[in-house]
Amino acid sequence: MAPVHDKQLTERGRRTRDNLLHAASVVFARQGFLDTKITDITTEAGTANGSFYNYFDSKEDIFRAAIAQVNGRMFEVAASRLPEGASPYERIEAATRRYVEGYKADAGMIMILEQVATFSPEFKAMRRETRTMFRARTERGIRRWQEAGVIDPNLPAQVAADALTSMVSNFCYMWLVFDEDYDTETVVITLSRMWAQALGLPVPD
Amino acid sequence: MAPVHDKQLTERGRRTRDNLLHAASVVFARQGFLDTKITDITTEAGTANGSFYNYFDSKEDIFRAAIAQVNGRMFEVAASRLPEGASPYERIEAATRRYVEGYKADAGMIMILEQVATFSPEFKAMRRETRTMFRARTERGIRRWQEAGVIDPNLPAQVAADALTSMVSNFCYMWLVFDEDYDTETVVITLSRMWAQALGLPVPD
Amino acid sequence: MAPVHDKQLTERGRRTRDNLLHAASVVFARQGFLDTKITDITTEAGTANGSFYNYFDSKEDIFRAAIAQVNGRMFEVAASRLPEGASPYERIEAATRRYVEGYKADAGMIMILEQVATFSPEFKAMRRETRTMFRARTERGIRRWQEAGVIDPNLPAQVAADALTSMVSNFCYMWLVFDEDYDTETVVITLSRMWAQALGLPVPD
Amino acid sequence: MAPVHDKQLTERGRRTRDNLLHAASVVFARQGFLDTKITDITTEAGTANGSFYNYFDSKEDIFRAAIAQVNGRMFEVAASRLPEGASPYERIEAATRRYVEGYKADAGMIMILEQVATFSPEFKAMRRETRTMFRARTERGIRRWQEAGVIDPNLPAQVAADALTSMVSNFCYMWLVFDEDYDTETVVITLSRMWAQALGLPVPD
DNA sequence: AATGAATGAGTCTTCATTCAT
DNA sequence: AATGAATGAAGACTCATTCAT
Repeated sequence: MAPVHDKQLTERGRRTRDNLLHAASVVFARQGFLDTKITDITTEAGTANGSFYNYFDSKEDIFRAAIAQVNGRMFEVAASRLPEGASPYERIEAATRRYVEGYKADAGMIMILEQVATFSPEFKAMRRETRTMFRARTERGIRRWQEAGVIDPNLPAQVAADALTSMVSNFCYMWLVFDEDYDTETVVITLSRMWAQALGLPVPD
Repeated sequence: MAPVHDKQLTERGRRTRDNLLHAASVVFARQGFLDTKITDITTEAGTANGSFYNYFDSKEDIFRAAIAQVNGRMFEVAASRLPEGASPYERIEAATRRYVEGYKADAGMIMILEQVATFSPEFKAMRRETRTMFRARTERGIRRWQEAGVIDPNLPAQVAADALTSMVSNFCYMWLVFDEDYDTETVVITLSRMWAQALGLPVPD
Repeated sequence: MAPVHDKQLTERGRRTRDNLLHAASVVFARQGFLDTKITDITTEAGTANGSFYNYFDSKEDIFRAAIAQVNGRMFEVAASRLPEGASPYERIEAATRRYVEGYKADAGMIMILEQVATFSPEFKAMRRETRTMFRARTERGIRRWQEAGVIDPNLPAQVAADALTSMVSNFCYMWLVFDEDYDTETVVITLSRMWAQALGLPVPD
Repeated sequence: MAPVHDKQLTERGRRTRDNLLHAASVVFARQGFLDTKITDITTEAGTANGSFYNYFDSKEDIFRAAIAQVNGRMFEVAASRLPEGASPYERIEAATRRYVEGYKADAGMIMILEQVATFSPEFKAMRRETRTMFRARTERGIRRWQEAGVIDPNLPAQVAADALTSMVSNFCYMWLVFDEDYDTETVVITLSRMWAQALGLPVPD
């Protein structure tokens, strides 16, 4: 029987599907994608084994659904408008703060996504899309500021944007993977300062 | 029969072991760790299936052996002395160049290590060790320069070192994973400039 | 998926498990423990190979389950109360009769247990427990009769009880292993007579 | 290449074969037949793996050779003439003493033979042969004594002989398998007394 | 004769997915 | 919709035996 993703679900069906989805997040975050068995999810959800396939096609499928919200939020962060009329540094700090806070909020699933992206083309592409969006915004900013003459004109904008993206995203990843004991505010300030200075933007104080 | 890791191997044995090790590198780089089956390795090496177990215990075991050299080189890069008497910026550029070149040379296996580190505690620890060594050297440099008054005194040294480590290592990873078309020299120069400026070190145009 | 030993089984599940258990008894008795492969059991049971692992962990596990009933019965025989108010000889004969009949009823599995006990500590211990219980009852009887002055007072009770246990249990084993053509009633009477006389108990012609 | 069992061995070859044979006894006694790998034997013997097949065809083959001496000794014990002119009880005690002492001397390999006899027709037959010889001698004695009117005439000679054989042989087996702390002299005397009395033979004191 | 490497048949076990109720 | 049992393809691993030197 084909899964009922696209069918109209009854109230009861919707509830079961939600249970599974929530259970999947919990189990993925706890065990990683690879060590998660379908039965781990159904056990966590309190449903029968076979019920899984009433709603999802496979582990990839439920992961796709489970990551969707997280991905959406990351996407929003990457695409969100920054405060108009703020100074360049203020904009950098605002962007960094949003990123760091968003990362911490969804750290569990983001880390799983990093794992899955190492072997699944589909999720590698998803990973790339978010990164590209983030980088693109940064790159636009760099070009604008270079044209405005407020930052180092020698930096190739895309490479620089890529480097800054790596600095922030991978810092967060390593911070959480290796459980470094850093204070969030310190992190935000430090990353922001370094970001600005890396571009040759003078930073207040 | 227990694997012969520690036994004396004859010339023939050594050759077979080398074949397997080389085959493993090839197959890992081609298929990733997860999609590699033991038979893929033996087929690539042109040996019988059972021969594998004359030399290695498991896929993890041969991966450990295959990564050992790579890891050793990464470790050396992270630990290597930088040119004495050079200016701070020159030291940064030298370190970055070594890192980038080392990364590119072993890109295939390093990328597999990133994959394995997402689910294997052992290789996660290996990954961490190298990173820590790299960061520690950077951190020492930062403190020294801060004391010497040549860079921004406001940056917390460890966080800053971590951020720079992420910037460079993850830039290389993404560059190669996503196959970005960057020129190596441009990358080295850009990363070095940004590194220096991020710390508040003036860079000779 | 973990075996369902402890889960509630549906009627269907119970039936499949019973089929496997029964098939195991058949195959063990036919081929011995060592020559029995999991597939022999599933083939005999008419299930798919993988179904085995829905109910049992391993060959040892299903053997444990298959032997449990037999072992329980042997235990009961060894522990059962003998007729009150009967003469010593009558008690000996009753005990021997029960033992011999019990042995013959479960001969197939008992013989397999002897095999398994030669290499498995777990089943060696099981074997020992039953023997010890049997011997202990015999030993108590001997002491009582020695105190009552009706049997040879010179025999060390434990050694004697051990010897009688060996006489009866191993007689049955060899009888069935080597397929000797003995009449059961003759065996019971002969063993009982010898048992009694060995202890110095006069036997009614 | 066919094994050289039947070829004339050089001095060196004989030595290697002896080493293997001795090593096999050691390893079999230590690990049992089933848990012994060919490499365990060659390792113990200090020879190369392949050397094994220069002298023996298989694990069964070397076991056959290793058990041969033991079996020969058991056979001799079972067949040995008992002291002429001794009283029936003295003959029983002499036979028991020889048996118990022989058993203890070769206990290690005898126990392995019990294991192997549970699954190998060949060694089951060997086991039977020795037992039959032992029983036959006992049976002849019983018949003679019955004709002479010195023991219970009601016992069927073969069954009785079988029972006594079981009593003694299995007592020794269990004694050693379960490591009971019995004194050898006590065992010999007790078994002998019980043997004699079981047959209805009056025992001095 | 001795060596030790090479071989591959034989099993076990897992677990995503399907099926019948 | 829900259930839980059934399925079998896939892979890992062992080790007796053979082979080449």
